[in-house]
Amino acid sequence: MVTIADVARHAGVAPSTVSYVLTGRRSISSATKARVEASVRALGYHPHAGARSLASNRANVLALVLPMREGMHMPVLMQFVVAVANAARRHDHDVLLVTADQGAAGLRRVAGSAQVDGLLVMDVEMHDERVPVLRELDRPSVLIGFPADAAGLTCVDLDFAEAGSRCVDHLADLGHTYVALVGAPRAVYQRDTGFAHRTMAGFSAAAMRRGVSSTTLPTEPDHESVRVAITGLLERHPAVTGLVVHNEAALPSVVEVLRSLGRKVPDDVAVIAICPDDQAERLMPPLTSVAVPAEQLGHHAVALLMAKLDRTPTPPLTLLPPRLTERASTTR
Amino acid sequence: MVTIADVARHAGVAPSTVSYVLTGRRSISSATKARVEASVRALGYHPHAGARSLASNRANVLALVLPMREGMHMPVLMQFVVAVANAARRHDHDVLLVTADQGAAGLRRVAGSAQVDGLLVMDVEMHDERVPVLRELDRPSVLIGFPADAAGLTCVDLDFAEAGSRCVDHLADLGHTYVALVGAPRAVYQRDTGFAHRTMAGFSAAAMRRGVSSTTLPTEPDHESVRVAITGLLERHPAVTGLVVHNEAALPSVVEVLRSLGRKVPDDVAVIAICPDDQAERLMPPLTSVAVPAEQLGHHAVALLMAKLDRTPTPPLTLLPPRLTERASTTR
DNA sequence: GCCCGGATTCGAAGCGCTTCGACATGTCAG
DNA sequence: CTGACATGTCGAAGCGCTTCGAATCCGGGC
Repeated sequence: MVTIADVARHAGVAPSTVSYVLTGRRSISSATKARVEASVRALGYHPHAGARSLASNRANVLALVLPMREGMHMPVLMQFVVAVANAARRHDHDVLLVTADQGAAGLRRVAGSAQVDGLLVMDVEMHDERVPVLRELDRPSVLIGFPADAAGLTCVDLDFAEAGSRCVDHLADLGHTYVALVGAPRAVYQRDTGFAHRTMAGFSAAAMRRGVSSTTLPTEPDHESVRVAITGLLERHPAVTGLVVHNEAALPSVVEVLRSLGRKVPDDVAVIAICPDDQAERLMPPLTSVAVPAEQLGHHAVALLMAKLDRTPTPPLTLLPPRLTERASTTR
Repeated sequence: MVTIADVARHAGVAPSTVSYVLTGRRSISSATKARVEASVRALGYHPHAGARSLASNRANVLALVLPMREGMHMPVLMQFVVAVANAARRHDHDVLLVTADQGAAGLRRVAGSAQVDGLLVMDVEMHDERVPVLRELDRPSVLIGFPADAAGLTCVDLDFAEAGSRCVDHLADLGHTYVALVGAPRAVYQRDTGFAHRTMAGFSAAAMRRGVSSTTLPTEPDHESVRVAITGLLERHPAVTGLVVHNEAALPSVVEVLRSLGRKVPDDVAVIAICPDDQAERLMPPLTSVAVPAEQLGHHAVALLMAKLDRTPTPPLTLLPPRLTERASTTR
């Protein structure tokens, strides 16, 4: 193994000088710097991560706590994971995976062992057992989603309330007077997940504000459940002409069921989805949608965490503004 | 921070004794062991990962190299990632994410800096630039998928050739005489990805063997492309009565297009999918399928890597046998 | 009563890096 | 010409852990 001493010898300088060239924590003359850098390349030197973390008290690794629960939509999640990994690399950090089923103990372990400098926690629930743990941990953290009590924490999320609200506004602007929210699976609401709850709240509030009638229903993702749910919905609320779908997995089935019931999109029923753009574009007809900006969220979360590591003050709560893209499933 | 010296003092023993209790590398009397363990709990001690890795030359971290390419199916990938993370934890290891776009340099970096003890590489292509790098690295690795030249490497994968073949056999057993493979997006074949290639080879070979006519076509996942592809397929090959679909993303559209063309499944056209079970079950009708055992693959890959870390001999090539589950989309 | 061997435990030497204070230079104002 | 002050570099200490050889203790056989 090539060590910093080997590089120092090769370049004819002291080990500490090599360290300063690599970390940039002291100014080094450009001549020396060039010589050291050449030696680093010549020897194929990689600093030993463990030694570095021991001496500097920084691991240059972030923990990413993965959710793994019913009703989560994998493509969005994966997009987010990759975005986080890439963003972290841009800040010279790596990402360590922690699965949610390790619970609070997992957080304590990776933080306590100094394996990570900070934590990114996904899919935070309103009342999440991990939240108090994060507060007492000596490492900074950023939550994606936010709990009921977010005091002292840094949280990022899409503004789901605004997303729900924008969907209703768009439909109301088009003249619809009765709209329905086709939501996430029941389990998601039962565990009191913030994002689903907030979409619903935004949806309902906007309906009130705009004076349009509204109804909401949870939806399981399998085709048969969707068929039953949508059929039932249209029977019980025959005047519904606008659907807001916040359930990526059920989306293809919703469109398909409408077609099989003879309801033309957008002529008989308008549909807006809250889902990634590529999925909305892929369906027939392409759906008007509010994008879930997984990539942007990932970048933002990492940026906030890096700021906290630098002890830069950060806003406690960041809500990304939703972006609505009109496509063929709603028309003027 | 609580150190091993603190624990030693608290328990009234030497630091080395604490270390031996924790690592189990020397026998310690049960009385002492109990005392040390109590102190560990009392103080909430977590060994410093960096110090440990520096002293022992083991990081207890595995690298997982994520693919991120066109045509990959996220749910399967995510399932795999989680399976790997869980399996690694069961062996007392963590998982560090490396995105594929870091290429060979990323592998060199995490291995060279002793950040990881071994590497798991997903989505290996037939001629993959990372393969020679893995060979020269001083850390063991396990590939998921396998390259053209797998000499000196350890690879695991589903036996996709056998999967393709089983599908044809199943259809042939049901009396079908003309079958089609609806494959992955063109890009997947263009970059010469092993698994897609091998499914196709198994499919075609079985068709020859069973004396049934066959055809194959790549498929983009968007609805419109699927419509065009399937419509064209059935026009050009009107005698086709059996479809094997190896494209998770296109699957819902395939079923839907068949319906819209008035071809009843399974009466007019039988369909077998190569996809995760839960997806096959979710569609209408539930599809006969060959499962992609992401979880099993993940576990197996980790087990092999751990074996290599222990210097236990491992088989160079493991092919998991495909499992075909009959559902409503094919009938006797 | 003493020596021996096995079972435990201890002490100290690093692992490779960062960082702090000190030491050379060189520069510039008085 | 000298003192004050940057600027660039060095040496050594020490981060918290593992591991090796050595020390200690104990019981049993002689």
